[in-house]
Amino acid sequence: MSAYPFREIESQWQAYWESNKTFRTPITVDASKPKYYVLDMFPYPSGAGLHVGHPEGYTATDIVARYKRMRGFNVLHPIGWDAFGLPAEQYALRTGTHPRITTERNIGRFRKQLKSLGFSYDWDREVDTTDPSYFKWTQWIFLKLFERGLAYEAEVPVWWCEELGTTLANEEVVDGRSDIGGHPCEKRMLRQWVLRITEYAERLLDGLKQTDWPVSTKEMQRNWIGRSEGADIDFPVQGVESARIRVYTTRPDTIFGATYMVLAPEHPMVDQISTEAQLDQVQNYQELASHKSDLERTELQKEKTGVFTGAYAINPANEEAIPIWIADYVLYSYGTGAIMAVPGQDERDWAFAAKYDLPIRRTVQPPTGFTGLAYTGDGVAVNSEFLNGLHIEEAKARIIDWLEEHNVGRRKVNYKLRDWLFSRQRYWGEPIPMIFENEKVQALPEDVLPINLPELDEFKPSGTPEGPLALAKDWLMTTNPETGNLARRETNTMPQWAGSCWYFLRYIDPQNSERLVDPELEKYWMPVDLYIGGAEHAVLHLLYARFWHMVLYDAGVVSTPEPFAKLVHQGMILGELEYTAWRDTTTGKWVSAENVTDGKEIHTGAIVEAIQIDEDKVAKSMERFVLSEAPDIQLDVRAFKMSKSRGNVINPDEIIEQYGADAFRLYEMFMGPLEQVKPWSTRGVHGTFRFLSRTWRLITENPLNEKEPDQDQLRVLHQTIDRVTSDIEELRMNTAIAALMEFVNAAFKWEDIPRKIAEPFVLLLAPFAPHIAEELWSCFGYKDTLAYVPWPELKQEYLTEEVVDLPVQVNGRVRATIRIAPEADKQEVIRAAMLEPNVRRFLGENPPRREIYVPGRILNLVAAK
RNA sequence: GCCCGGGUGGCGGAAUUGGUAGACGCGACGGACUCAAAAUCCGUUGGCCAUUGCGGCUGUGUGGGUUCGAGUCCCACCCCGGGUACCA
Repeated sequence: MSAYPFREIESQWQAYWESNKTFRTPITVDASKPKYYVLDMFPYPSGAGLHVGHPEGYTATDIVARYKRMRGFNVLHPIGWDAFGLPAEQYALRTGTHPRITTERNIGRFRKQLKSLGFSYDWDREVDTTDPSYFKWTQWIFLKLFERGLAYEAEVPVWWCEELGTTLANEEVVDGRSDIGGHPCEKRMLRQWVLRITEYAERLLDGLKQTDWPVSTKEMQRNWIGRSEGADIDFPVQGVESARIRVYTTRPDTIFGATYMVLAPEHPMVDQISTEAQLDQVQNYQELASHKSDLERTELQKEKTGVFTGAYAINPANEEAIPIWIADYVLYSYGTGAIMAVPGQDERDWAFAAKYDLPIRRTVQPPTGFTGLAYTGDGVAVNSEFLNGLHIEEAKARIIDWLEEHNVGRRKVNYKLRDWLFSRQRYWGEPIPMIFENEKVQALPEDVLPINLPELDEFKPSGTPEGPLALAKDWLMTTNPETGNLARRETNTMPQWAGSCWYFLRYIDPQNSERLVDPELEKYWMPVDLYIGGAEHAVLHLLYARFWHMVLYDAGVVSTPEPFAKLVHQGMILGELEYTAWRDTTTGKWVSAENVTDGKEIHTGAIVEAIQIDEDKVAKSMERFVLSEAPDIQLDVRAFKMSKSRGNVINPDEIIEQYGADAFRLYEMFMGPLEQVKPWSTRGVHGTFRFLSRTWRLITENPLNEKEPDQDQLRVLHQTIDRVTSDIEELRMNTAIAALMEFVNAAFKWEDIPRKIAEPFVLLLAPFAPHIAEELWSCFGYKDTLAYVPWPELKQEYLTEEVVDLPVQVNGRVRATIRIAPEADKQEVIRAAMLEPNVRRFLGENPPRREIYVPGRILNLVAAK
């Protein structure tokens, strides 16, 4: 297999880079040079080791980093570990192994794997979020948040499972029972730390405008923030003095159509207003609702349910008395937890009104011919007294003025974004640097940071909602450094997001024990010029990191409001393409794929099993894939996400062992556009391996010569420089590699390859396949690394060809190609084209009616009618 | 439902501002080398027709349109992927 000695070459160069610290970026650099900060989303070092998805983004950034170094930039290209998190803690629960041990072991493996891929990280800047010298500053940022009033305590409902003695996430509770074990759970109000991210909603929205991010990611963040404009309106309750129900609406213009009101079941006013007669029903409904998780509530969206409270509110616009209901289609967590229901203009309200026979009144005139129920579109107000005849936008403005004049409502901007629940009842996270003295919360002073985790022998849940830290008795009780009094530590820890909110800042100045980051260095390096990572972080990580960054900006710690100038998501790598046939489990006969749904034959209902079919037993018939032995049996063809259970996981270590890191890197980049989802193909790796072998032979089997290159060689080289350079700039690694392949294909046809051609080519190859490039470079007689050798310069003059093949069309269809000088004028080109027999044949007797000449590209002759 | 992407050979994918559709690679087929196989090298490779020579027709999800010329622009529709969901 070893057509070129990649094993020796790769380990030898990895050792060279390591011992020479080739990619170390000194803390103080020559600041007159331009900088480029290229960042990977740092991995969570899981026990499973690196998967093929990691090196995809990491190779892309490595190519850019290597390229920018050769272009004379100071490059910051660091890596680290996002190492707090649940898996290590759960492993500890099962095995008793301390999370620190597991984490260190996993980091060791990841580090080794990343080094075996030849990534040009500055390993002197490695950070680890679980290292006290790192999380000291995570805690420090928490103190800043607290100082600025952005961290506060609140009673928040969380799922509590008595049996398991722990709090659970929403996803871990089904039907009011724990997902694991099926133990009963209940919602409990628990004191939690919450970060006031909503304060930054507007700026988080606004800042997106300045970033070069994928549109879909920006859109997701916008949706997540969910800004809406409307009004708060107060509705008095009939017969209950001074009781006001406040609603939020984006359609205040429809207030005359508000024929009833709905409160969320948890709304605190429910108890106050419900009548004696209805109270039982109301409480029953509340009880029922409290057992449903948010997820379930939204899954059951089709059928609406609710209960009348017996109370009536007064519509402030027309003094009408309208019934007040409770229903779980109104969420307590959004707006005010209460709505004015306008069935005429809202589909949900219409469905509810129809079910419970509540009045429906249209206040926007639907277009003629409208056959739907609720009309949510544009139009003119009707049945709305002084709003009649106004367009909805005018009507909104008008009614808000009216509401404000009468002091019953006001303009209001609302956000879907909630404040960030920041407490976790876990061990393996950053302790929150707060204490309680006589139940009074207090921030610890900066100089006692970091607050380390206590040593624990057991990681079992404490049995109270406080989390495992409450078990560390010695740690738990402390003295308030300011008063000297006894105090109790906060036992909650931070969520996994915390450490990843600011790690890119620490890379800039990783050893600084005095500050989070030196301001001068921060100013030089920030913002991150290119950030590559998975789209699964499109919302939370990227939103949280932006939020912290804005807070640090306001606190004067950083100099840019936005941390990441350009963001790219690498697409997921799926498993190999799979051909699946279906077979009846009882008869053993094939079943065509179009007759299979949910593992059953659609007519007979017979259970079918999936059989993997080898590619060479597959044929294509019409538009479908079929079994070649039974062409009426259709197959399903698709690639699946890699998963252990499917058995289609590709282990990068094995690929590297077989083909080498360079071939592996090259293949991952050659598969297709970086952002795209694409199926793996080990055969494809073989293709890039073959290319490297050919390249190896091209250079090593040709005696180096000092001849002057000919025009053709220069042209091919400079075309390659041109394409590779612009492709790297645009992150089009697949076409850059295609250009390198074309170069090698062309070079194989030459008698020999002069040094003046071979050397620049090797430099072009270097960012993609650095090990082989270094080795070839040393074959040229150079002693040092090529990592800082200037990138080959494009000379335009070599690109121009003396003659080009020009396609000649007649009526838009190519009928001939002529060889002609690109600078030839139109008449000359036409004359040459007319000499072509095939052109004359399609043109007929008469001269062309029209001639279109795009210089150097195409000539189109339009035949006379 | 809504919001974003996207539909090109057997497969992954190329194609400035509209200008030779299928670069590059995989696979397949034929040949060379070999006792044989692997590896390697050379050639062919969208489909159909013609191949006695140039060649012809057709083809980028479907239907229509604009244009000298459409994968690319416009309109309508179908399908796939991702996100999100009672947000008032």
